[in-house]
Amino acid sequence: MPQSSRIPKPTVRRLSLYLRALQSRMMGEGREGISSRELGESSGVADAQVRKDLGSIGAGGQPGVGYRVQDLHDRLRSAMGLDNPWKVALVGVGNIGRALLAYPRFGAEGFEIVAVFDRAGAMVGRKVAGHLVHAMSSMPEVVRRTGAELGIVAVPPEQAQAVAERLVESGVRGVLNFAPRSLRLPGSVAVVGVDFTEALERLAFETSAGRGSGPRSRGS
Amino acid sequence: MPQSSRIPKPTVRRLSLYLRALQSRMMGEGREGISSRELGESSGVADAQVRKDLGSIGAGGQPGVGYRVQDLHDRLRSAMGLDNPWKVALVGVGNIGRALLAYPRFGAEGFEIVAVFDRAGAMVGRKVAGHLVHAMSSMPEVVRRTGAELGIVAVPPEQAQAVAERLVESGVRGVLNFAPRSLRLPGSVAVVGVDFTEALERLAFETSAGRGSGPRSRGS
DNA sequence: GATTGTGAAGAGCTTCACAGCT
DNA sequence: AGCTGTGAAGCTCTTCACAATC
Repeated sequence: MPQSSRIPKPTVRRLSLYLRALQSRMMGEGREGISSRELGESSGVADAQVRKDLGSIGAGGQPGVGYRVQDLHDRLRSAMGLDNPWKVALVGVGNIGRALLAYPRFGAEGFEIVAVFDRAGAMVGRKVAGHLVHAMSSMPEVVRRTGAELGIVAVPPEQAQAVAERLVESGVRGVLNFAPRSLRLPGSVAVVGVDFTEALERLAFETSAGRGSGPRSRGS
Repeated sequence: MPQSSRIPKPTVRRLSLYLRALQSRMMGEGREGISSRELGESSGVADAQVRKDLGSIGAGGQPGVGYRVQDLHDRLRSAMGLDNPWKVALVGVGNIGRALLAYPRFGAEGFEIVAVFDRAGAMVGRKVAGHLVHAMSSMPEVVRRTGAELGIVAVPPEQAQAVAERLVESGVRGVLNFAPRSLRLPGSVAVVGVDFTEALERLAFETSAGRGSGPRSRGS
């Protein structure tokens, strides 16, 4: 199946939602089939959109019946590049870093933290949530040795750009950025940002606006 | 200034970026003016886009000169509903909740956590990062008394929908959701989601795809 | 009868390009 | 010369609607 063409960014976002909806469906031991309408309702997406999205990753359903949950789940994980686990390096064991180390879903979804770094001398050499904290200076060596392919930047904003560059120099090919800063990195490196402040500000905006007619809003 | 028309969602997102770029500019004590091109470069946005965005909130620049940093900053905060501080209720003092309590930028940006809740009896009555943890059952009373207008959901996914509903019943008008679940809430309530797993999966996708021609990527 | 797959229409956002202002 | 503001063009994503399939 030549799943040729490019996948739109919004579609990728929704694929995550579908994956989660399917996972909770599979826990519940419900029927082994699901329609685009049902999947859409669980995820807050229109049914036609669901069909387009699933079509774009080459997942086919049966007219009159729907999609097979297990197959769809596997196809989704495969399309998103989750067939085998990703090794991840985490930089920064402040509040956010420690929360991430303890976040159980990372492991469950196929991401394994294989290296942890911090700038503060007091942290280096200690164990945090079972992970030995390395010095920044050993990053190239440790990243290479552990084979980390993704990096998480959980340091204060002033250090974010420099840390991201060091990660890339050390061989990482994708960066998840928790600092409220736009990162400038080579085009060959994927960057995704998670920005609490931006989210809160969006919320403030929408809540203010909501006095009038009330905007349509979606959770995630 | 009749800043009449609706503001596109992507624009709201970028307004946050501009705000941050201006803030670091103001710390640095640089020139008091800035052009759309400069602002765009700091934020990873095209200059024409910057001008459209700023125009949409009624912020005018001077042809040949640019925008005045201080004025622009004030106009941005005002347009985003940040003129006066928001009172926030936080539910869940697990890893994420505690990280949020310690996150210094919330206060700095005009968000004040005025109430904290947790389901676990062991937590209730204790202080976490200086905040007394209340029982869920007292939510209506405490939210009303403190005047919290926004709620943060930092509980496990199974509890997220119920917690969000209780927040809304208690009078909250906007919800920031950290649980990996789509929330179904009345249209009058604004919902913004922050989802680590979704972000990691997006990163996995883009990093896998990046083997070929290399996708254009932006940090945040 | 239920549901998929999809072309076509529609909506929304971004980029271009340039007149007009300083 | 430098920069803004913006109509028009271009692009991308979403919704509609319906023939095809089970």
